[in-house]
Amino acid sequence: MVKAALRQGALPDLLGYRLRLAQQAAFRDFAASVQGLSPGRIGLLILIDANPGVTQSRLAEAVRRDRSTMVGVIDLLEGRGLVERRRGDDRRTNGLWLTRAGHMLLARALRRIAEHERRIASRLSPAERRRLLELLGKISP
Amino acid sequence: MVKAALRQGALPDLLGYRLRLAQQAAFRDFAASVQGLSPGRIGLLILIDANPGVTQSRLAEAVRRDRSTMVGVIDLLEGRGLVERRRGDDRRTNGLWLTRAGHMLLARALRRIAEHERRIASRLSPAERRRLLELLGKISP
DNA sequence: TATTGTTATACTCTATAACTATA
DNA sequence: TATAGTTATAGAGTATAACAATA
Repeated sequence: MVKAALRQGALPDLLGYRLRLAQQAAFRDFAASVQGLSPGRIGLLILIDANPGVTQSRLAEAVRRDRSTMVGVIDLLEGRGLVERRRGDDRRTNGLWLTRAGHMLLARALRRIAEHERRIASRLSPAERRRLLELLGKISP
Repeated sequence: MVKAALRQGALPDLLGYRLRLAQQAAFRDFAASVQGLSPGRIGLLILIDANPGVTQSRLAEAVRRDRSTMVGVIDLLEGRGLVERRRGDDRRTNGLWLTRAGHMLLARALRRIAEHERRIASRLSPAERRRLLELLGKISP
């Protein structure tokens, strides 16, 4: 039995709603995880890789999370042997580095992410994809 | 003290990441709530308004949530006197309707949402806004 | 047998407040 | 005094499995 779709009311014209739909669609395509890690966790690996020695607080700030939230996340990544904490010169801080295993996992993840990116952009021409990134940049610079 | 921004690595070129940033920026502007309800909850009011008598299961399906998830959400909306459950002709089902208070709250919410929409689109021309909605539609039809 | 709403339960992600060790 | 990391705790939001009522 085919069910008629629900009427959408005012929703289809709202940017916030359409951004959420698109983000959820992208998240689903990510298969919820790559190498057993969520998009957010992979994002942290990318940031640590690009900023070796970054502190937990600076990393939390970069992704707009409380520093207490970062503790458990780094515990997890460290528990999997992907990230290493090293006490900083300022001995209140932990600097973060990818381990060798972290680098290897990230390299594999980036290849999976490239495939994912091709899938979600598969209905866009290269010019449309660039245009979409540009317009998104105007909303969240 | 000014801190240099973190290097972003491969993230800025990933649609999934940029969609998430834009969606989070829009969510923050929503001030987390309008009339004390989250964007998702307001969305449900809009859907019920556009589909009076819709069942809980069909509503859950429309927003891609489990029907067990919908129970608590409808409990909340009903507890605030915004939504009414009525037993359907198929007596396994609950049909959902907005109450008078629900209609009034939704009308106020829609005005707040229109202001919100203007703010998040304030850096886009009308043509750019249309183009963004169009491109988002290609990602999540 | 299948579906709807419901309950019990658990998991993920997040924040707040208070603590400690350092600065 | 102020900051970095940590802990304890709590609150959203979500899902899975099992159940009763109904089809």
